[in-house]
Amino acid sequence: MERVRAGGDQVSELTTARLSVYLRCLESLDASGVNTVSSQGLAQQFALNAAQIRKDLAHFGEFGIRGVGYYVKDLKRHLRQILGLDRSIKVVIIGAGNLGLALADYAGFRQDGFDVVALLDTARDKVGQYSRSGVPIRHAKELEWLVEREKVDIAVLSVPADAAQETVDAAVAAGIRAILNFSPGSLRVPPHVKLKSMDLTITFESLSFFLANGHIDA
Amino acid sequence: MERVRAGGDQVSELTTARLSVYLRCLESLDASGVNTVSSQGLAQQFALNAAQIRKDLAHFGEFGIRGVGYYVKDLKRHLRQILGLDRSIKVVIIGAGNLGLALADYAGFRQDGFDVVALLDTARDKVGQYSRSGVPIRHAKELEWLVEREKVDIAVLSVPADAAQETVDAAVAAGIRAILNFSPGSLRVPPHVKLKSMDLTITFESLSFFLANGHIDA
DNA sequence: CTCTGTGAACCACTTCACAGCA
DNA sequence: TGCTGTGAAGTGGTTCACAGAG
Repeated sequence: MERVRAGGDQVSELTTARLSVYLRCLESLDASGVNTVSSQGLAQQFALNAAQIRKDLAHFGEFGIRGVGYYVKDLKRHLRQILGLDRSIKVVIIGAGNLGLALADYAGFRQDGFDVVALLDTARDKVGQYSRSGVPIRHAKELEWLVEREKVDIAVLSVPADAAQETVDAAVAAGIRAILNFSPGSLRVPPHVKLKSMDLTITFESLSFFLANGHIDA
Repeated sequence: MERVRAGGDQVSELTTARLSVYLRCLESLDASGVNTVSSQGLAQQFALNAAQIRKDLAHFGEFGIRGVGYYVKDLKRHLRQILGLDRSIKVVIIGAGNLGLALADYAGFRQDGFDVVALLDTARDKVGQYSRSGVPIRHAKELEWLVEREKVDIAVLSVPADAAQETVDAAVAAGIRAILNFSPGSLRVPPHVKLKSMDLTITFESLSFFLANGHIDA
C-alpha cells in the first residue's frame, strides 16, 4: 500500500482516513462543550477502537495526558494541522455536467475549508455561465493558468469516461498533485501525483453482490 | 472485516470490488474481439496481479483451462452471475437535490443494468416533477409502497447530513437491504442491511493530507 | 510446455495487554 | 487510580512458487 512519510514514520491511508473521522468526532464533542475525552470515551461514543485511536495519533506525536485523556480543542487543532486543513484548499472541478455542477454547489465544501474556484468545461454554451451557488464556468484550456495563478490544490474529475485519461494528463501537466476522479475505470498518473477514485460502478456492483449472496457472516 | 458467504467460503469485500474490475476488463477485451486471456495477460494489460486474479476467481469455482487461460465470454458471464448482475437491479434515490438529480441522470447506470425507478423527496414543489432523463420525483412517504411494489433493491441516500440517520431508518423499515450513502458521518444499520458510504469529506481530507505531507514513499 | 489452482510464506493492519506517567 | 503510548500477539490479505492438468 502506498504510504506517506510523517516525520520519520510511515502512515497508511487507512490511518489518515480515520484521522478525518476523529476530527469530525472532536468537532461534535467540542460543539457540545466537552473539554477532554479519553480514547475509550471516543471509542464508545462513536463506535471506534480505543487502541487504534491511540496508535493512529501516536504516529504524529504525544497529544494525550496520562490519567486524563485528550484536550478536545487541542487535539482538534493538531488534527487540522496534520491533515493540512489549517489553510484554505483550492479546488477546480473539471467537467461541468450534472455531477460537476452538483459537486460545485455541495455545501459541505465551504464548511470544511475547501474552496471551489472554478468549473472547467469545453462546451461553448457553458463557459461564462455560473453554477447555482456562483462558481464560474471557465474554458478547460485555462487550467494551467488557474493552477499557477490561483494555486489550485485539487482537481476533481467529472468528465465522461472516454475523456478521463486525457483530462488527467492535462491536469498533471498543469501541475496538479492531487486528483479526485469520478469516472469509471482506472487511470495512470505519475508517482508524485495522488489519485483517488470514487467508482460508482464498483460500489453498486458490490452492493449487488451482497444482495445476491445473502447472509452476512460476522 | 465484514464477509459474505459464497458457497461454503468467505469472501472479503476487497475481493468483490476486484471482481467488478475484472468484469470491466473482460468487457473491454470482449469488445476488442479477444477470445481467451490468461491471468498473466489480464494482469499485464490492466496493471493487476496475476496470482490475485486466480485466487479471487478460485473462491467461486474453476473457470480457467490450464495451459490456455480463460474464455473471455465465459468468464464474463460467470462474473455477471456472481455479482448478481444477471438481472435488472432497481434503485431509488432518496433526496432530489443537486446530487440526487445528477445521480439519477448518470448515464453509467442504465448501461450497467441498474434501473433508477424513482427519486424521492418531501418538498412539495419537487414531487411530481421529473429529472432531465425522465426519472419521476415522488413523495418520500411512498418509499415503503415502492419497495414492495417495484421490488427496489438499492436505496441511494443524497439527503442533508442531519436527515441521514432518520432516512436510513425509514429505508430499513421499508425493507431495503442495501444502501449507498453520500452524507458525511457514520450511520447505524441493522446487521442484515449493507451500508456503503462515499464520504467526500474524508476523501478530500485524505488528499489534503497527502499534499501537506509531501513525498510518496514506496 | 503453458497456465491454472493452491498451500506456504510474507506482509500489513488491528487488537491486546501492560509498563509507566499524571 | 486512570489513561496513554507501545511492544508483542493475532488476524487477514497478498504474493510466491510449484504441483499437476491440458
